[in-house]
Amino acid sequence: MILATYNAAGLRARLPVVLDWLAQNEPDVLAIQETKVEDDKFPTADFEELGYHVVINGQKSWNGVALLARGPISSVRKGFQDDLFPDDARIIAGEVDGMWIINSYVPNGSSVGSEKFDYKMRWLERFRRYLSENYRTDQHVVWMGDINIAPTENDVYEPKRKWGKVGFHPDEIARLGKITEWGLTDLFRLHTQGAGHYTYWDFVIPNAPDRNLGWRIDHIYGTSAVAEACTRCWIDKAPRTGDRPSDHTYVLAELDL
DNA sequence: ATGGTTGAATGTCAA
Repeated sequence: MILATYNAAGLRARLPVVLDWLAQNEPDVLAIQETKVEDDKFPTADFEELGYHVVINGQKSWNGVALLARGPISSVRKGFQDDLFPDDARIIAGEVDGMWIINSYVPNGSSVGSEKFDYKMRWLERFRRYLSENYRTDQHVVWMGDINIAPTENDVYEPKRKWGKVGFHPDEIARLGKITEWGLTDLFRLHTQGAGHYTYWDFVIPNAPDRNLGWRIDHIYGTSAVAEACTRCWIDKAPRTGDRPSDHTYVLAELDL
């Protein structure tokens, strides 16, 4: 089974290249973030024609997540289902082939000290509680998506300069640590160590992909049974240097399940 | 010092 995650940065603008990539790579599951489209405008039929089941949690202009799978998707859950928490379209979860898949678009945080940064901190704390309220570590649970946090100095270019900025700040990393301590393993780091393996390159930095000025902020996590079954986890950088790129690219994981 | 690009909008915000 192949899992993949991709921040599309606007799915309608990205649709041709996403459909091409899907047809070429045929993952069993694809988690998409930043679809930036309302549910009634989502291009569901295009994905169904490629043989995917589609569930979506969208909103106008911003955020928006989708889960695609070759098998049926059941027990679909959108967001925190929490009246007290601001409800951006950032989470869609469902069961596929006995695996519990959580696709999330973690808030960007804008800049340290801003209201949006505080929202990111509270969102991460709420997500930790969401995990233990809805899942068990003895299940096959996958959490993947745009995490918007570089967990270590190996996960961002010029880490000394970036330390303490949004995306590589101790308060973010501590909260991500609380989440993974629940029982999740970063599948990419099971197989690959060292710096320079990035999933996102800023549009505004000239030739950022060629210069590899990027961040590893798109992650696939799994509970112990998933981690034990993970035979490969890799980044497909080609879409970032091809036509009409998103600023992110795909992360994939192969599970022997 | 606060540039530069892109998407969803059609102002300007968010990233």
